[in-house]
Amino acid sequence: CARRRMFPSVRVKVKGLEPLQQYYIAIDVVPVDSKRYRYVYHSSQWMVAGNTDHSCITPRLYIHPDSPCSGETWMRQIISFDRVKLTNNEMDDKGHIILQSMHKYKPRVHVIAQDSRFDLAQIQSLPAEGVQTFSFQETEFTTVTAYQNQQITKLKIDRNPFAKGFRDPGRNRGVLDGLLETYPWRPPLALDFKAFGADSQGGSSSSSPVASSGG
Amino acid sequence: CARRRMFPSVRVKVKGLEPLQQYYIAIDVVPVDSKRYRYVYHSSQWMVAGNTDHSCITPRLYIHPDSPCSGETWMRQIISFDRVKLTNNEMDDKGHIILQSMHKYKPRVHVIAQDSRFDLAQIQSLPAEGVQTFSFQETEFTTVTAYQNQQITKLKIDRNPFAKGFRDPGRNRGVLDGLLETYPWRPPLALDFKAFGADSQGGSSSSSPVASSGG
DNA sequence: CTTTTAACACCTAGGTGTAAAATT
DNA sequence: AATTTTACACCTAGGTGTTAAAAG
Repeated sequence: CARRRMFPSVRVKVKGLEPLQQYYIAIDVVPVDSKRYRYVYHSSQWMVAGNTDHSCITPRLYIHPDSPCSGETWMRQIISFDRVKLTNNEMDDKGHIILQSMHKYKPRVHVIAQDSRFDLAQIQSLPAEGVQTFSFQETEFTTVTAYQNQQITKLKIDRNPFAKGFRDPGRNRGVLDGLLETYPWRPPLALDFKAFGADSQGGSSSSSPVASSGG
Repeated sequence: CARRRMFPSVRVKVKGLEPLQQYYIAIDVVPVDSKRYRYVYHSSQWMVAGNTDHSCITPRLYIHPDSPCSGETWMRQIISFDRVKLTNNEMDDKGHIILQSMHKYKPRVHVIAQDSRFDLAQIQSLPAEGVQTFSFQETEFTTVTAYQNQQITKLKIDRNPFAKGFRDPGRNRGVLDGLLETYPWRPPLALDFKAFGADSQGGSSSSSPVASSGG
């Protein structure tokens, strides 16, 4: 019952794919550490509040609904994961991404070359080969069931069309200013496949994030 | 721009599939003849009003969104094609099913066994083998851009939840009574795969339609 | 005390037949 | 004259933060 979309959504651009090759593109969300956090209001920061064991949980994969698609088509458009749904219900049977509240996570984007040897039609877990994984430092976030930081609330109300009912028409624009410490990313981010075959983690170092108006 | 869902939608039950085999299930709509029709109001029937050439048009395939899926799963549920969209725009580039107005058509349901030799991930046309096609006499219909028959309008308003705004709360139920000649089918229909390998057309003769409340 | 749940008003997004206008 | 298109009010369906209640 308790499931919400991820917002802002992860949006990426891809370069360097084989134009005629078919690819699946997917996203998952993995723990950054095994710590539980609490927000200290008077110092405006997250502090460690305990430990958790994430080791037995395999993260769920969300396949981009346009999959599978040719490299040419993927590269021509911004790839948006705006329908990804998060839940804290560990018994979820709708295929949504399951997270624990008050923990730190980071999204990963996987580009999976279609291989006729394997059936990728309904991927539940990542194949052993032909996968390129990217993650961006800037997309780390902390999960909550109630907002701790009023700047995040402001960002959501101003940028999420479904929250338009809470907007104050007289307030100034530019809410992203000054938020770079707590919510620093502006999708789309860039996945550069010219580095294919090299280090498969940490694509952010070899590719340039591309600015946009976000969410 | 002009596209509407097909209503009532085609709904079928399937029997006799291999439980572990993966299947795609798809629908398309083919012309019944090459005639153009007009509705003669005072005699309440469709009359031939000319000829058309359908020969060069390949019908578009709508893949059921649950595809691919195991035979076991397909057999456990009613398979509903309630999101199929029809259009009369021959230049449509959204993948909707293209029909000409004032013509007679019938839907066909295709059950496609997944074959690792072929890529069925984004089927544009039917494969040469491993396909079983069913059609039901009762599902024939005539396309219009404006309703000719007030009984059809009544049926739609009473049965389509999106038309609830036009319902007359005091009017009697049971609008399907007496409509069997013009709109006789009540999904779901039954596809019986015990006949697999036999005649691939006209599944209606060897299987029993199953009554339901429809729409 | 902290954290989570559920009901809510207020939105976006899109599926209806209608009626008037436009097209053929 | 027949058919198609368009704008429209009225729905369904579902995504927001808010708030009060519930749970721990």
